Amino acid sequence: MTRLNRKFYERDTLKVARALLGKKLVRRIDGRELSAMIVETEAYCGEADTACHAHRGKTPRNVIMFGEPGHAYVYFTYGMHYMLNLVTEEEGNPCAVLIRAVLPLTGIAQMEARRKRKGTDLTNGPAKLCQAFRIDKSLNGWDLTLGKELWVEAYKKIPAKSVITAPRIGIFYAHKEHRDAPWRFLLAVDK
DNA sequence: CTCTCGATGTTCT
DNA sequence: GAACATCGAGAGG
Repeated sequence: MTRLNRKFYERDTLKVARALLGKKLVRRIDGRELSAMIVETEAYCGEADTACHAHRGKTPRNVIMFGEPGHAYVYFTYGMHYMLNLVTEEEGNPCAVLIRAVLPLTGIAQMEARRKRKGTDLTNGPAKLCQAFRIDKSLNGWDLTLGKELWVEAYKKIPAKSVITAPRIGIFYAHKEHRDAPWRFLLAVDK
């Protein structure tokens, strides 16, 4: 297992979002391991990006994004959902990559139990995967380079032609230039 | 299959 | 008060 180190995250956010496709997200709960391959991400690029939580400056909620890269930024929205982001770029530059969808690899029975669902609806959305992996506010700020509780490691190498780009989802409030920016990355899996 | 709508709590105006 | 990087149930075609 080659866990991703701090240098992997301390790069251009779009590059990190692209590079995360095909990587393995791993969660350890009470000694048991859940894992899944990352198949969809979105880049949120700092204070100049009107879709990014940090674009209006530092607040108690988004302070993690201003910190060291390689940490998890977990936040709560819509009154019932958590979202998982990975902080990128150098400290002080508030950028992150949202994990939108993953493909379950191991620990599927536990995910089904937690989601109370089976099949494709398990982890194909940002709030769904957080529920399946039991990711909540307690993991906000977690250091992903420790290799405990939650981390990301190398898994599959993805050829450039398997990567699809598209505009980001659910950010109608952002300026047009940011709304339309192709900063969403998907893996063409479709067997 | 598509579309609409309610849930629910934290943050920001 | 309003908005929110969403989800799932239910209605209709």
